[in-house]
Amino acid sequence: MRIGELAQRAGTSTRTLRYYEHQGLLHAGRAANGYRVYDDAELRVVREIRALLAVGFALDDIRPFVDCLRAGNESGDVCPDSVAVLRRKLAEVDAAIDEMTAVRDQLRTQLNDAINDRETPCCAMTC
Amino acid sequence: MRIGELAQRAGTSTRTLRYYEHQGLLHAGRAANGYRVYDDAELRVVREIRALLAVGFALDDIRPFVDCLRAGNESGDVCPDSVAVLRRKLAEVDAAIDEMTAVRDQLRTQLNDAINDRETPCCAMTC
DNA sequence: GCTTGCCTTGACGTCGGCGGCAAGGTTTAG
DNA sequence: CTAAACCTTGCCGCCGACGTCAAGGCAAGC
Repeated sequence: MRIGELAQRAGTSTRTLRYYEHQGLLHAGRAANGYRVYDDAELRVVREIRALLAVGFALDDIRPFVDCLRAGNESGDVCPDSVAVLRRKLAEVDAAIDEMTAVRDQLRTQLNDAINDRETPCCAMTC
Repeated sequence: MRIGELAQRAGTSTRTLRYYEHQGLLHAGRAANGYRVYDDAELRVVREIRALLAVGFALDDIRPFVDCLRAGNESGDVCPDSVAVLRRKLAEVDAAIDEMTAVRDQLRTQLNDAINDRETPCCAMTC
């Protein structure tokens, strides 16, 4: 499998795959003419990367998952390093949700106050 | 008031103030020697900007609030454009919270599955 | 041979809110 | 006179996951 086919099957671009390789996440052999050659296992790797990216992981955080897959596990999640990253990310997301919730409450207050403050002088002048 | 003093009173840097001016948010007069000169009202403007940035607004979104303050209002929130931005931002934050919550739930599931899957073969082999 | 479509490396652009440095001019205190 | 502490403009760096050329080499069909 060459890079174009892998990109298509993974639903991404060739540029992205070269980038992953540059980051050390994706492995490629080389044909005689210099073309990258991938075996089928790399498709799973790319899908793992894409799935974790979609959830909000950085490429650095994804490395343990890829290593875990390469070690022969069915899932990239089962290795200790992966679990550690999962835990850390979960804590981060929890914290982020708390922050966003506080922001949301403040925005609501601010919006209500703005509307009230606006109606008061408006009505005092027009009514 | 010159830029250093304004920066100090607003709790930020001179670099930041020049940036805000470059973005058209902050207004400065000029002394004979070319130094920027600010009147006291600009301090409120800077604080408004900082407060909104802290809540997650982009500088572009903050412009209406600053204009509103400059129009003589006590709060930058009361003008229609500001209210519109507040509403939009509130919707964005709500959506972001929903997304993050979904991510959190997936992470929890993934983490649980990982731990269960790991214990099974581990125990099968060692126990 | 010629076109078309694949592939290669390399390097710059993106977005936002600044930080930091260079290379000066100004003012004030000692 | 000089050091120190202000100020000026201008430009590069940063982070992250790529997009987007540029300039070329290889393969396959007509």
